[in-house]
Amino acid sequence: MNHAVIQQKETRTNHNSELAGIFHRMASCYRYKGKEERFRALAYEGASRTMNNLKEDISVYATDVQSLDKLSGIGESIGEKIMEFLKTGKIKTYEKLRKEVPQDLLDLMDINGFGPATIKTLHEELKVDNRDTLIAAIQEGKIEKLKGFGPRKIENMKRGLKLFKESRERMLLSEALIAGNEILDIVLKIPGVKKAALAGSLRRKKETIGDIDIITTAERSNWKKVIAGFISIPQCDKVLAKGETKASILLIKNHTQVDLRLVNDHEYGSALLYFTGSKEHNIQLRLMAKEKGWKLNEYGLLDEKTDTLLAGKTEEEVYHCLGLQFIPPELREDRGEIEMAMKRKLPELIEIKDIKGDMQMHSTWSDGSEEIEAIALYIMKEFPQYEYIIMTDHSPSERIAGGLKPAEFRKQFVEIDRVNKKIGKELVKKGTEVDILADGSLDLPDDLLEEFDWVVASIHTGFNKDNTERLLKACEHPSVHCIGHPSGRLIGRREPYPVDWRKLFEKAAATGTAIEINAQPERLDLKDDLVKDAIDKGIIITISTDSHALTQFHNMQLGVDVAKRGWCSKGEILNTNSWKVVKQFRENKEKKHAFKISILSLLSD
DNA sequence: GCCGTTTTCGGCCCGACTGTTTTCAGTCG
Repeated sequence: MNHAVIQQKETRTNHNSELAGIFHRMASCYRYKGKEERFRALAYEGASRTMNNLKEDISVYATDVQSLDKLSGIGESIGEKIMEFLKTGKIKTYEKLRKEVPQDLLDLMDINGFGPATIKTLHEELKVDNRDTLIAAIQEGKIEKLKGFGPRKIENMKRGLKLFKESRERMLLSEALIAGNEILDIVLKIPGVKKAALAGSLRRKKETIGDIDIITTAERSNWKKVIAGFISIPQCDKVLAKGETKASILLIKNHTQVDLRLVNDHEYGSALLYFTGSKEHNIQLRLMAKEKGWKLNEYGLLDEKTDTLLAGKTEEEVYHCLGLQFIPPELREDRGEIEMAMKRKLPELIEIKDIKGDMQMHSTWSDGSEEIEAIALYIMKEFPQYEYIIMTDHSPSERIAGGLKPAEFRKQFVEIDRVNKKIGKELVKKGTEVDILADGSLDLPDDLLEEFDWVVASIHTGFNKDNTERLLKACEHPSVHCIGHPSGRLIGRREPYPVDWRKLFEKAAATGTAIEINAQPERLDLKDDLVKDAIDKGIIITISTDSHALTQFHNMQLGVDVAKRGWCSKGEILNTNSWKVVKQFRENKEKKHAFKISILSLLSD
């Protein structure tokens, strides 16, 4: 019976992503079918996006077609298909489309340089229907005989195929920031360049980045020179495209694509806005402009009829002119930010300067590389604004990480006291990252747990099963103050384990347990959209670097970036407060009183 | 196929670059 319950839950949580996938493939089918179907394709792509962004499972809305119709991008026809899917597990129209369009071809459409028209010609003229037959057709020289397939195009197709795998591997935000800033510095030194800035998903601080976008201004007379300068930088491996106003190159390192876009000074704001995206955010802004009889493009906000320039020098000017509050790049994902900006109700996002302490780190006592004293001295030098750092070495079951036994923790307490005395302030706090065992219990005794200033509880085993119950049980423990890296994911390497997030957030809110944003570049866990869900439930968030070496303390910025993308203001982040407030939070948890944000704001100065 | 303080019909974001062709379709962001 237990098994049946679990199965039912799993199928239910999968409806949205499954339907989103089907609608995406249907859109691809319609794109393939030709131009006359392109708007139908657009509609299905929109429905796919709606499904992906839905917070509740679609079955909640699917009482009848009229209720589904209220969701944006879902009308009568798609509504009926959703009902059909929930009832029968299939969509007849989709089954039919699958027979008409070879499914392997849809995957080829994701390759750079292969659009629906190209794929269709290849299929109809050369019977290409998957990657293997495509490669064979190229090798046998059949393609060059087709009309419209010249040597350059074929060359580009070959390169697209070759780069397909590696180019699909997106960079981590941390790597992209380093690469992006390095190239930006070089661009700024190209003669003639006046201003330059990073744009795209890198500016929005998405957790992974596909390519690097740079916006540049220069005197018109210098444009040719700037483009020439850009494509001849020593880091450039290959020039993908170059024109009067833009150029794209591949870097030698990792084949990272960099797009440079050149505009006039008075267009800088609208160009930055346009190329920062997201695409969905831009579409919404353009629709708004259109409703007012204007148009918005990279050259400015213009009157549609007279082409009079209304705004464009700065992003602020464009948002203002559209009747919107300025929207920070981190929020530009079409997740309701435009509506809130219209009402002037956007949160005032947390900034790195608000952080007053680091909530998780490891020393040589377990698997860190530095002594406690060295860490304290480094923090005082590099982060003089920090009022506290919490040493959270591992508990015994983390054998590989050199987890500490209770007696060793008590020895460590003495060492922490010694270091604090030596540096002359109570900087270092006594904590632990305690393991949540398979049954949800903790692997340190309660009497010791009570002695810590701060206890983070984390899962380090059983990554393949649903861990909701383990996490709920940890929240219920009076000495657990925070859940560490709650999803267990490693970006690009390990999927998050399944968790019923709604249940966890409700339990965390009820027990007054904080949830961590772990700022390790590969973790960024909790991730941004779940952070937003969590604070909507009134949960308090901590941001920790989980440092194991001195340089890692600077990852705090990445954690703040995630918090910003999760709509957090200073008030929702516990470690923007003094230690007095952290202690208050801890005491409230122990009394099993749910901690209210209002108390937090009263106490913080 | 969706959607509506211009519209229940007729729109649907929009401009740059490439390659091949010779005026533009295809692709991308």
